[in-house]
Amino acid sequence: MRGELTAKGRATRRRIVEGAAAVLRERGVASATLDDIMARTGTSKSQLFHYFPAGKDELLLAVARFEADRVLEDQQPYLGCLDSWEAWERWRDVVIERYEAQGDECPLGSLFFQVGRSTPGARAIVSELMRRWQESLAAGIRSLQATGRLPAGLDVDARSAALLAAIQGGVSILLSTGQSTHLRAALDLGITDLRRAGEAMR
Amino acid sequence: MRGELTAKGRATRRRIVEGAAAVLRERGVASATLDDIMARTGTSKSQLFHYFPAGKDELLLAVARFEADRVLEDQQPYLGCLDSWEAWERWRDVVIERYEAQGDECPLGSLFFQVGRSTPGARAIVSELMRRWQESLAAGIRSLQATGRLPAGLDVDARSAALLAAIQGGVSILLSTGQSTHLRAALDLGITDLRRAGEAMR
DNA sequence: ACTACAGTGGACTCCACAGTCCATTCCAAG
DNA sequence: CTTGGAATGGACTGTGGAGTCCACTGTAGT
Repeated sequence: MRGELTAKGRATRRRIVEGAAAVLRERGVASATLDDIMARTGTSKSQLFHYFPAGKDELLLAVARFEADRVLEDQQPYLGCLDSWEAWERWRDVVIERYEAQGDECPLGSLFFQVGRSTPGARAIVSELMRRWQESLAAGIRSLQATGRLPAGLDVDARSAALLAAIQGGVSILLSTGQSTHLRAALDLGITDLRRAGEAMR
Repeated sequence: MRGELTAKGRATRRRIVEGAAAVLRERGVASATLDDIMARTGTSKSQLFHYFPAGKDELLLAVARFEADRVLEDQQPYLGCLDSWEAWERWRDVVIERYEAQGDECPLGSLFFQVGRSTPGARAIVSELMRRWQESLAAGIRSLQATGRLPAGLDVDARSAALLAAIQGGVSILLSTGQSTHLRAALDLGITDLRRAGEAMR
């Protein structure tokens, strides 16, 4: 079916995914219905099932993919070039700003609980996102090593894993309490400690 | 109504909450129904609505409170007496073990997405949990300061906030990917960096 | 022992919402 | 201009599951 889509079809499909994403963010996954999505995207039920034959779950998964892609895009160009301490700090500011703006909606998080974290499809999307995210952080650390700002002996994997966890935790606390202080503290100390770990090894 | 419960009534109510918690953990919040809970707890629908007049949401909230209490209990007695570096490491091991055992079920997390993170009741429960959790960590840091293992000048709030975020992030990555490496790295480096930050200030 | 109310059983209502189906329109290729 | 398949409209169905209701039972207090 995927190859048979005409230009018009592809456009409609995109409209559905983007509109659904918006609806899900506003109403929350739990209470968003196909009718909401139809209303928002100006489509009929048959269209929904035409483009997503397996129904709601397939659509939710498509939205999850869409949202996952946005996550890293929103951190660019900073995330892609963490080659100086200033770059790290600019990136940190972008992340904090982005998630403060997002407020208490977690497009991705809610999606999993609906589809089921354990669903292979859903799990693959998050795992892939986490992998790429961590890899970007690791690349940043490595470029600091390459320019001598960090010693070569640093455990890049552990450091990038911890940083990723710090972000995730900060965000999830922001989601549930509405406070961004934890995200701030986690990122600030994460970067500070990265720096200090480097100095300690010299 | 709360004060009018007889001993029998209180027992039934408890049975419902505990049984519901088990069902929710097994089936996931999204697919758990009142009928599942009735079957599991050997109760009838009228009992459910007798003890939770506002229906499913009220019951879910009660379960959330129940689960929130377990979280910190499960980390005792370690969390309550973080007065040496060995104690911190024992606590870390308990946390990792607990969440590895829990696997990919997040009793609390899923509850919010169902009830709605923004619901005042739900938010209050998590906020309170986070507050108490962080306070325990802060108390641990302070007791290290008191015995001279950490300098007095350390920013206790920021450190404890970052540690809490590290845990939350590690757990949420464990939930979505099934891997505990991030939780491990976050906790290990969190404790290591705490120690190093102390040494750097001397 | 009586009585009033907590506790319990379970049938019944009601409806929101996913998913189906067929009729109709659009459009590209020949 | 015709024809086949993609794209669309929208009425219809089926059902899972929350919440209601009333009848019955157990029991604590007087």
